[in-house]
Amino acid sequence: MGTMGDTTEPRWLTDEEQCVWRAYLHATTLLEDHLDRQLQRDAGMPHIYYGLLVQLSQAPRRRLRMTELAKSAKITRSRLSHAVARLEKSGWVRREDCPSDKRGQFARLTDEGVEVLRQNAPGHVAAVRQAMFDRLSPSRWSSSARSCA
Amino acid sequence: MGTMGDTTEPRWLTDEEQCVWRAYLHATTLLEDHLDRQLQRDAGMPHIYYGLLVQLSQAPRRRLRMTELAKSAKITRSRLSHAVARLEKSGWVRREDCPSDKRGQFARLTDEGVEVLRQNAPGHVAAVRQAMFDRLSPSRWSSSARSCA
DNA sequence: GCCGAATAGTTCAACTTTCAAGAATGAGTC
DNA sequence: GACTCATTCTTGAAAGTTGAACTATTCGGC
Repeated sequence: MGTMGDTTEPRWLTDEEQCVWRAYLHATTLLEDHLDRQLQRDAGMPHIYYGLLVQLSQAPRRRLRMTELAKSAKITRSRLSHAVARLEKSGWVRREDCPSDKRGQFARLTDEGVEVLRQNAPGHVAAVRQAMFDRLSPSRWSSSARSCA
Repeated sequence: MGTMGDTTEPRWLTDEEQCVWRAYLHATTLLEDHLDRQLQRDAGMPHIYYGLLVQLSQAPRRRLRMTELAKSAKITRSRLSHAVARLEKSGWVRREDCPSDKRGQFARLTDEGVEVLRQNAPGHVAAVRQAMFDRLSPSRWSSSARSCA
C-alpha cells in the first residue's frame, strides 16, 4: 500500500536491531558534535572544512581540482563551492585556474592554511584519540583495518 | 605549544588508525546522507525531524516536554524550537502549554503526524536495513547489543 | 568546423543549524 | 513578599547546506 506499492508487512527491526541502531545514531551524533565544537572553538571552522584542508595538504602541490576534492570529501560540488569561498575568505585556500581545462579550478592550500593545520592538528588528533581510539581496545577495531594495509 | 601549552610531540595516529578513522568518517557520512535523502524525498523532512516524530509517537499521549525531547534526540533546545516550529507548520506536531509549569511546552504528535509516520516507516526501515543490517552478519554487531537487552 | 550532449563549477533561493541574547516562570532564602 | 538565581523556551542573525537552474567549456560524431 501507500507509495511502497506492496501490501505485505515490511520486515521491521527486531528489538535488538532497534537498540543497536539507536545506539549507533547516538554515538555518531555525539562524536560528530564533539569534534565540530572542538574545531569550531580552536580553529574557527567546522569539522568538514578542516577535513578539506587536510586533503589539500596531502595532495601534490597542495592543490586539487574542485571535483576531486568534492569526491574525496564525499560532498556535493555545490557545498564545496560555498566551503571554498569561505575558506578563501579566511585566507586558508586560494582558487587557481586550471590551464588545461578552462572550466576547471584548483583549490590550493595557502601558507596560512598550512599554518592553521599545524597549529590545530595536535588538538584535533588528541580529540579523535580520546573520543575514539582510547576507548576501544585494538581488537575492537583492528579487524576493520584489514582493507587499510 | 601554542594553545596546547605543551612542547612535547603529540601522539599522532598510526597509519592503521588514520585509515580506520577515515573509513569511519566515510561510512557514517555516506549513511547519514543516504538516509537524509531518502526521507527528504519520501517524507519531505530530514532524518533528524523524522526521529523527533518517532520519539513522540512512542511517548505517553504522544507528547513530550521540549527539553525531554531535545535530550533524547541529542540536540539543543534552540534547534528543537526551530524544528518544532517547522513541523508545526507542516501540521505534524502541535505545541501545548504545560499546566503544571507555565514555562513549559509539550510537543504533541498530531494525527497527521501519525499518518506520515505510518506511511514512511516501512520505507525508512527498509533503507536502514539495506544500508546497515543486511550488510552485517549478526556477529558483527550483536556484541554491541549486550547493553540493549 | 558545427552541433548536441556531457562536464566543471557557480549561483540563487529555500531551508537548517548555531550561538548569543532575551522573556517568562519557578524555587530557594531572607 | 522581594531578591537572586536557575530553568524553560524562544528569537534573531549569521553561517552552512541543499537542489535546481545557470554559464562556460569540452568532447564526440558528423
